[in-house]
Amino acid sequence: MAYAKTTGRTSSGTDQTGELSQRQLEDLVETFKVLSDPTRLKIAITLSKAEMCVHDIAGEADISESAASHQLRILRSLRLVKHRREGKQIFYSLDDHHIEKLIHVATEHIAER
Amino acid sequence: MAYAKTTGRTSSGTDQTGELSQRQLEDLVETFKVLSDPTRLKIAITLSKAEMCVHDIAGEADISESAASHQLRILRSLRLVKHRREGKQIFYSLDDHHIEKLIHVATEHIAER
DNA sequence: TACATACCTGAACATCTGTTCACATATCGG
DNA sequence: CCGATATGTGAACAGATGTTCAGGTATGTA
Repeated sequence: MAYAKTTGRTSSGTDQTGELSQRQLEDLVETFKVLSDPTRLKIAITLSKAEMCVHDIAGEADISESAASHQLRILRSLRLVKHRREGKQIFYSLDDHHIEKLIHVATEHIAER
Repeated sequence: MAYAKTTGRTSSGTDQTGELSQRQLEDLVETFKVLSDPTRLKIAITLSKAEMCVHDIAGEADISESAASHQLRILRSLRLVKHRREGKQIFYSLDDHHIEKLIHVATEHIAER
């Protein structure tokens, strides 16, 4: 998948034809992909409720701190989470309201089928 | 991932605590996962605009008919698409408005970052 | 029935992805 | 500075996933 490395995106305007550019398609795929892993989804849902340090995130998601760190890096690279250092600890929180919206719509979806 | 085999889902009511059950989490992950592949996303977007037979779907997504068939089976198993036979051909179309909604929100998302 | 068309399916293969493990880095107290 | 705590990182390994390839099934027509 090549998780976005904070590349300076060139252009992404919606084209007139209503067609999606290759770039847009990839970005969409990337967006859904971040949420398609149980660990990352748990982290996203957790952070949508409260700011939290790595240790606690790992606890909530029930994984090692190393694994949490790896996933947080991915979430960071896609600018889904922001972080704030306070002494030795780093607090993470959601940084994108669209994510909560996506989770909300998907939750409606699974409730109905 | 074990794409849902149309299993009779047991229960999935939202629990009082606001916590997600393991089942709900898996269902959410599954939902995002379907859309996290370029081929399936292309198919979903295509079908959100028009009903189409496998041959044309394969053409639109630029893959073999076999590959299209495989992906359509996944989309079918998750009840994202419905099909209608007309002679030798089978026409597929989207069968879930939440999917269009998800794509819409995700499109807003990538346009803003 | 025989043939052509449209679609489906199972196995195999290459690729991608998430976790683990060992170690590195960073901050703070003493 | 030194040790302890909190987090980050690279390599490697196991498991998952999408496509291809080689058939197989179903429908319609002659």
